[in-house]
Amino acid sequence: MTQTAIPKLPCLGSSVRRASRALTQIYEGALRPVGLRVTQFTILQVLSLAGEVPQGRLGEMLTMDSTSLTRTLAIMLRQGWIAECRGDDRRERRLSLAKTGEAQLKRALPAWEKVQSQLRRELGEKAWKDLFHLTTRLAELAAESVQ
Amino acid sequence: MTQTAIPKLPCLGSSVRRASRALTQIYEGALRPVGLRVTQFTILQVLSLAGEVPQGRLGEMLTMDSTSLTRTLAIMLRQGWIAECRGDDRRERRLSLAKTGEAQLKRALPAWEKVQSQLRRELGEKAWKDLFHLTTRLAELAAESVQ
DNA sequence: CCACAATAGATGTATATACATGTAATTGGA
DNA sequence: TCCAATTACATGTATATACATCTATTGTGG
Repeated sequence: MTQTAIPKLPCLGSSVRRASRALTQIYEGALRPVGLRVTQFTILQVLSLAGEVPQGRLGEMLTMDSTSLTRTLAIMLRQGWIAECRGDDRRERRLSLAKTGEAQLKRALPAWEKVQSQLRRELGEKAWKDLFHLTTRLAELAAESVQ
Repeated sequence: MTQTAIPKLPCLGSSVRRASRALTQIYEGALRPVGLRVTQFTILQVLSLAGEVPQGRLGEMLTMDSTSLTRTLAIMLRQGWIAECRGDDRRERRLSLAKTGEAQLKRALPAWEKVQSQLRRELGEKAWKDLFHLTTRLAELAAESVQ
């Protein structure tokens, strides 16, 4: 068992990306029985909190390229989880939670809450809060640096 | 400019994933002129620190599915950045940095260092260190929870 | 009103990434 | 020694994600 230690990479990007992969697996594992991917779950949650939102704005909220959303949204529309309508500006596509999506979100909440509380317990209150704070700062930093 | 505020999602997973997307864009932007993706850069850096490493072990180091590595490694082999050889256990594929990869890594370092120091400055020393610490904990937690 | 720049998404393309499953090599008993 | 279980990758498939580019609209100066 004397294995080469994992070298500590001095790269913040790779550290955060690694943590992201790790967390993603945890959440995916929990959501799999419900038939939801993390990304999809997040979008359902955002829409449930924000109501009707144009695609570009949704991308801003998630710090995600709006054209990347096109693909994920297509899947979710196909499932009937979300609804779309044109805005006054007819280029815009306004998304909102459909009834089915609300139900799907509700079905997923117990599994999600279980993961959340377990992580919170294992990390401790301080680390838990710090993580929210720091990741939010990172997302804001990036938003500025791209303007 | 009175836009709906971005709803604060209580999901740690989505927060970390969002930060990861944000950071990824910053690093990708910096590495693009060099012709390296973040993932590739990270692998070059790991190999330069760890020497010859079997694929599965590399996956562990990066908390990345070893079969996901197959695709990225294929690209890097094609570029001649890394070398492979069979281990005593002939199922194993041992990877190491090739001369070309070392050169490529060297070419990328200035851009990477610039991003790193700018982030470090903007975040401050404490947040910078906390982020390394917390993301490492997350990766470890996940490793345990999957065993 | 009109030509042109700017904007919101859609689409093409490439990488990132995971899981299920397949294959070859290795290992652990019987 | 031989076979069953395990292990290390490879491959098929699906989603995630970004950027370049294209199209339809909208906004603007003349």
